[in-house]
Amino acid sequence: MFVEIVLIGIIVSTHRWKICYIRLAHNIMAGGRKLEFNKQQALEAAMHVFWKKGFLGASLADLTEGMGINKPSLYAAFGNKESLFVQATEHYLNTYAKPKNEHLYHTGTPLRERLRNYLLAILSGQCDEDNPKGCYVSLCVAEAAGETMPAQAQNTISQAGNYAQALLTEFLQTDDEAKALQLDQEAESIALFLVTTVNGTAAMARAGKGYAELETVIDRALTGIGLPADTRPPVSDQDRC
Amino acid sequence: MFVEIVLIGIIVSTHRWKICYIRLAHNIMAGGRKLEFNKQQALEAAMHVFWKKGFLGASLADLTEGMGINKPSLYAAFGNKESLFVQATEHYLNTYAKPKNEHLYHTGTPLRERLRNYLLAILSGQCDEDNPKGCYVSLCVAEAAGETMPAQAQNTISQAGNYAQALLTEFLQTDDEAKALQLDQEAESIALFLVTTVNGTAAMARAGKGYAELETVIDRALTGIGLPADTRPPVSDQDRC
DNA sequence: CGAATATTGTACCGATCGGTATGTTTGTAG
DNA sequence: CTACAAACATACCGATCGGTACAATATTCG
Repeated sequence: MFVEIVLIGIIVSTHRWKICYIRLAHNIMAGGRKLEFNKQQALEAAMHVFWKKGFLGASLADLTEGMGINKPSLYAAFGNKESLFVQATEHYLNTYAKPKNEHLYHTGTPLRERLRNYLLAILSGQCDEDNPKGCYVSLCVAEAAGETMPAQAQNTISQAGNYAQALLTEFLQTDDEAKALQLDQEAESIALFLVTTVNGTAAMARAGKGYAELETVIDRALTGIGLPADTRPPVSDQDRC
Repeated sequence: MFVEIVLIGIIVSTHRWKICYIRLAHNIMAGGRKLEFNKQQALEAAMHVFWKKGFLGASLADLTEGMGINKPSLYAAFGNKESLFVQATEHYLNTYAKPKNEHLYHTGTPLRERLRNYLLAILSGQCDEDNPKGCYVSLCVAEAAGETMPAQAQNTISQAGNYAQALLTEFLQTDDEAKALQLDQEAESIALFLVTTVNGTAAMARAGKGYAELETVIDRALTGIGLPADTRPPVSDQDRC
């Protein structure tokens, strides 16, 4: 048995002396009871609850039930509801949102097809039967505008809301094929239009529309930015309408 | 002074005898204190609160503060929160949503211009500085999908959500110019696309985008349904991009 | 085995939720 | 004036909100 002093915090003051919080530990090397749940799985479950009900609508009872743990475990593992929301949002972005960007950069595929695959992948996620309908970010951005959310949560979701448009703008400004088609001239406007479209399909999917119906929306959107289905070279794999 | 018996309710029972609630009134003709608020103005204010915060996010404290009355007055005038929401939703539809349909039926105006005016009128409402940003219905439909709303409120907002698409479909199927352009063949699909677009702009407006930016979205959407700005006859009043 | 540590379940906290009972005020009718 | 009715303001109700204190239970180390 030994004694050790661990510094765990400093209060910054304007005076010469600082106050330090210290902890006295009699036995630094000692285990404890093991976590009875998988933290990643619990975070995934929390994400699903927020995805379905939003920040306000997701009560701690909903969360703990969905995650299969109880409140003290939740607070020990994730801080509080706001912190859990921030982590769930980041998990959503990393796990669900960002992987879909790869469709944009798939070499050897024509621009229109890459954009179409990208948009359809997003749409597919919005209509997936295994997840809540619609888009996590779109839902929570709408909620955040009501000024009903704590500050950090609002900041996080606000950043997430700007992510897609910034990425698409950057993409359209730098992609060779996009430049050849002079889409880079209006990159911001086109990106805004596409992001508006997927926010629209998110709303429609959440309202109950299915993938098959909304697929036609994507094709009309591509027509809207000057990339109709039967473009000049007849190398298109399909031509509808 | 006289006495009168007024029947105000019957409890239906499975037995031969029914229990009736009666009220004894000594003086049927007697006034009372006057309402100190305008019911329509109060409903308008409630609508604004729901528009900004949604059903769940709008607490009774928010509502009574916005409406300038206190809780007992609210319950006397509108029933309860759910009933107030239903009435506020109907008020929104009658006052804000439906009047915009007139742009569609304006005789002597080309189809594209009518559609454009209709869509821009909606967009204008979504970006109006004097109202909460976005669309009341779009917000609450998204909220309703989380199953956090009472049954009647959910029904009302669900009906409201289907309204625009049904109207646009009917319009495209019957309008002469639309039929001449064969838009009636795909009326449902086109209506779905347009409704998706305005739901998208509602989300973007709520996220902070302004009218000027989103105006370009409307023009691209019209291009998406085969009505580009510079259509065959050069009678168009403007040609951008 | 204890001693120390971390997680668990339960039971509880103050605040706020939607909703209401109650007494006072303001109005009308006789 | 008195009798009555309707709306007002206050204060309160049980339920639920997010968040925690606490004791019991595992787990690791000496």
